Amino acid sequence: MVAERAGTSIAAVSLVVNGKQAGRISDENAERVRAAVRELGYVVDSTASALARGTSDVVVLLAPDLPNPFFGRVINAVQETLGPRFQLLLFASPTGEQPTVADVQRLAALRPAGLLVSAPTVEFLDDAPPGVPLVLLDAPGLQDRAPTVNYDLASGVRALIAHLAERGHTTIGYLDGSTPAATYELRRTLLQAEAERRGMTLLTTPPVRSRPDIAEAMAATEAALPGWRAAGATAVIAASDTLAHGVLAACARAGLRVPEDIAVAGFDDLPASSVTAPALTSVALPGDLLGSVAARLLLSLIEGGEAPETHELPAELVVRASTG
Amino acid sequence: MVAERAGTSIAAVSLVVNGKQAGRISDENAERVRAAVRELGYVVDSTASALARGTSDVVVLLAPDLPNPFFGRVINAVQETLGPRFQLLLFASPTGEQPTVADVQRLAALRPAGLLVSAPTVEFLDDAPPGVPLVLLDAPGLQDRAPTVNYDLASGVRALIAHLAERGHTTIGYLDGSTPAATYELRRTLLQAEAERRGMTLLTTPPVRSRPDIAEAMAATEAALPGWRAAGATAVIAASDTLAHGVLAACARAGLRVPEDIAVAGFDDLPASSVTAPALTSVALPGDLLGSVAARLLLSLIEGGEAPETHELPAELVVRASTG
DNA sequence: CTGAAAGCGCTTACAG
DNA sequence: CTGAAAGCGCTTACAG
Repeated sequence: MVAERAGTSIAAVSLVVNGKQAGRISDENAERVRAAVRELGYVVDSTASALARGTSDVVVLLAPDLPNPFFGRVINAVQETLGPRFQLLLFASPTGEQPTVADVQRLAALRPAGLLVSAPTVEFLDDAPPGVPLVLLDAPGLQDRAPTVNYDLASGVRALIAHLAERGHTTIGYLDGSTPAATYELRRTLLQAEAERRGMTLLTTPPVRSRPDIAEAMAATEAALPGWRAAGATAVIAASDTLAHGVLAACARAGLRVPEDIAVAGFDDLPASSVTAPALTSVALPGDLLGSVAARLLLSLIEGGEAPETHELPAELVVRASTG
Repeated sequence: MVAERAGTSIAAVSLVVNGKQAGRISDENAERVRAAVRELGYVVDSTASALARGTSDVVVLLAPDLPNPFFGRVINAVQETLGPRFQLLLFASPTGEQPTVADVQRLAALRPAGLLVSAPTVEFLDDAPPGVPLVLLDAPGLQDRAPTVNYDLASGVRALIAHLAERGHTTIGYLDGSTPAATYELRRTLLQAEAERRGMTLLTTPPVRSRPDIAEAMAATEAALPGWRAAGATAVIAASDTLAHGVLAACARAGLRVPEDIAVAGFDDLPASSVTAPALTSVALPGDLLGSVAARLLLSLIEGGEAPETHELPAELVVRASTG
């Protein structure tokens, strides 16, 4: 360790570099260490540090659909609230799939300081490395397993169904996500209950599903559209905006006018949803809030704070042209 | 190390686990080690392994705009061709910004097996950790610094300008990316040269720029639109589809019909571009090819193969309604 | 073919 | 306040 070239023991350097000199190193020596560090451009070897300490300064965000524009703001917010102390690394499993046990083991071997997991499955939680601070994002019904940040989907759903009812719709097709995440389960359940409460029908059998991919969603919709229309559907709700984009594409190809022939709505309020043809009505899920709150929970967990409570974020309806 | 509980020395376990027993461990002992590993569910501690070996099995993909849907296919392809031997981790700098020197140092301290860097700046390459296998993606003009996978932008640009010329356009507004990546520089230069060659005008002064964010692109376009129209522009090209989505939004708000009043085109051919209002003409940059070729180059670099050559991928024009 | 040992670059009790 | 030393869990020459 070259840094000690400037006078002190190697332990002293470690203490100063980690800001633990308080009352253990003289100000004079501390200053000499800092000078040496500066001159030599020394930076702690995080691998060795992680080995000695048992934990690294890496925080991993796992999401099944990371390239979804939804995560842009989540990532930025997480980075910002984590600050420079931690390094955020992202782990993406192939779109719509869950990380394998092997993936999880390899992540654990990285000794992350913390894990942020979006839309996890129960299976994933069973495999999760024990002892690693863990915060779940968008994982309704799983808050007994770990601190969780959820959206208040119920109120968003209520607003969406009320809006469609007001527009005179009574039968609604539903394009579900094929990912086995709890949040999709909940969206469907809530929509169904709310529709029922108002004497409306949400068409969920046979189930129509797609991974978060516009082309796949379009194909699924094209196949389902005749059935939905035959059942009297005048509107389609998709479990996410990406899926809804596929619905729009399918309607266009089928020669259906939106919203005149059929209304369309989604969840997320992606940036692109304001420029689709037509602009998309959506239940907005604010990603920046999700990221900042989750990161704050994780920080308090890492600092040994008591298990923080679960948080619920607003989910507001944004009405645009696709529902008239 | 509990695994040696099953008979052999700890060195033997290491050799077997790493598949280096060839002619060094008896088949009998090797088998006993494997059995023990299985029973105990042992998995190598990658931190310690990385420290001892000087390198980890982590490959890092750096991209300034990771949540851009463009990267979905890139990531999938990279993961697939890297195989199970390596763990792909993603590093995102805030949208449109470049990683800082501190970021780079912390990545280097991770001792990655390799680095994949998308749309890097020259400054980044100056800071890049020496000795780490490095492959550049979409980095025209930088192939003397490291093996690079580029798109054949020239032919895409030629097709786009030819298409607009054929439609009778002679003056074209240009919305540039504000990221200081070489690829944006090249797109502008090529467009300008090609327009000039055909006696057309690409409006680049004053420069109009935006980060890859629909709202920001819309604002930039709204500010520029009067000037462009006054100069006689009947078309707008954006440096990426995300920017083009902002242009579409701005045109809609200004009451301009696309393509009747003004034609619009972009680069990337994002999935959402087929469902915008109207569907967007775009120079398609196939992300899956980019990812698989780059990963293959990196693998050969890691395996100590000689510096692979630079590759060029096709960039074909996809014509849709936004240009008539 | 096999094992004891040094070393990777840190951190952290533990004596002074 | 300071330093010598053990230890984190592996890998890899090096003797047998």
